Amino acid sequence: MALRHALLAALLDGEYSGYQLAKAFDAGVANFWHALPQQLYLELSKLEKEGLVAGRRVVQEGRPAKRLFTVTGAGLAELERFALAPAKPSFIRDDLLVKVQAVDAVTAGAVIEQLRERARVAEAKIIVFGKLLRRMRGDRDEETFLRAGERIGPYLTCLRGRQFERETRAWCTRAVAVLRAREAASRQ
Amino acid sequence: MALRHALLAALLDGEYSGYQLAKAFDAGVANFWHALPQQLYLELSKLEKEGLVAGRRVVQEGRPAKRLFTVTGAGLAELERFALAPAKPSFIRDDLLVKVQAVDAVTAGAVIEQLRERARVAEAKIIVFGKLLRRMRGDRDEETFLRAGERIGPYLTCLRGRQFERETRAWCTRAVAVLRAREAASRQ
DNA sequence: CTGGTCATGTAACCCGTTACATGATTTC
DNA sequence: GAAATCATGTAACGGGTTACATGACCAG
Repeated sequence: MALRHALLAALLDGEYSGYQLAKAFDAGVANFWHALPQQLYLELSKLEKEGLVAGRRVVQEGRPAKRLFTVTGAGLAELERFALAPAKPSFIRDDLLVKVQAVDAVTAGAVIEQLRERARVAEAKIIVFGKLLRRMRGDRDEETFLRAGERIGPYLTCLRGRQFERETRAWCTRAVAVLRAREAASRQ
Repeated sequence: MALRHALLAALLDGEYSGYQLAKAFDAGVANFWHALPQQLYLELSKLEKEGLVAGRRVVQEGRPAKRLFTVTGAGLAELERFALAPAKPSFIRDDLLVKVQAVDAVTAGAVIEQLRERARVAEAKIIVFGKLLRRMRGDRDEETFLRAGERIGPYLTCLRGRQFERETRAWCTRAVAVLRAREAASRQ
């Protein structure tokens, strides 16, 4: 029941269509939640029925019509209630970690390749998050922006996202180095 | 379909009962996966039926009997297949991040308190992971252990877990500082 | 003319969570 | 005497993933 709150939180930044939200919630920029497009369209419909968001149909030329959503007063109240409720602890669930946990009992080569790939993905995300942060803070430095900026929520979550990806990259490269060294040693 | 692989990976370390696994997969030490006891008991039964793990009933005095599980040859083969398959990217799903994303539109006080609580939890996990790491490497230093240790998978995932919790703690305290400063400024 | 982007959905299935159930032993 | 620990499950529900479906426009 938290996807709806993630959607409401995302819509605080302005009007967005399901498609735009889907891009943000899919792999790419999802720095605070992840969901697939199908889920979003369904949840947006529900939210609209319940009056937590309001949809506005916008006809475009040369493109399909889209529906732009905004948070209503009731939506804001729902967010407030959510913020006050105790947060459930967040858990890790990662295929790659499971594979590393089992790396002593399986072919290390395959795991190494996937660690490399994950490091590449992390690298790309670090760059995207960096650009996002710069765009959000504009010409101000970070200190100033965090002290006086009007909307810092997305900035803080984006900082966390970047930090997470940096560590992911660091850990992956370290693990690759360790595993390769052991492979080389065992071959002799 | 990845919980089964997480279970198989956990059982590589030796024989464990559902109860012991539940403790590890619940909040506490779950450094590479998380699951509730009910899920584990169910999945262990399935794995046993499929011949991927073997259960052994152990009667105890003064305590209920327990079932200890070990990975079978077929279980190892299944792990190997899993390791070779492409890993799906891991995604963040965290209530607290959603609340921070929305912090400009809701009462900041409640979010601050939850950030503090999360920092405390992270602190506790950092200590637990530290102890685990020391126990795993014994009297060897980290370099030596990672070069020559017989089982390094759990060590690597534990390192990742500790790193993650350290950053969680750092980010939470930073966010609290920023939000408190803004609260103080707006009160004037 | 193939593939990518824009744009929105429905339906089936399965995994994960919540709730419920039991019972003995040890610790405070 | 209450609460925590040891020990293992069943059942219902709901959210998330996978698969399926449609259709117009634009770039190479």
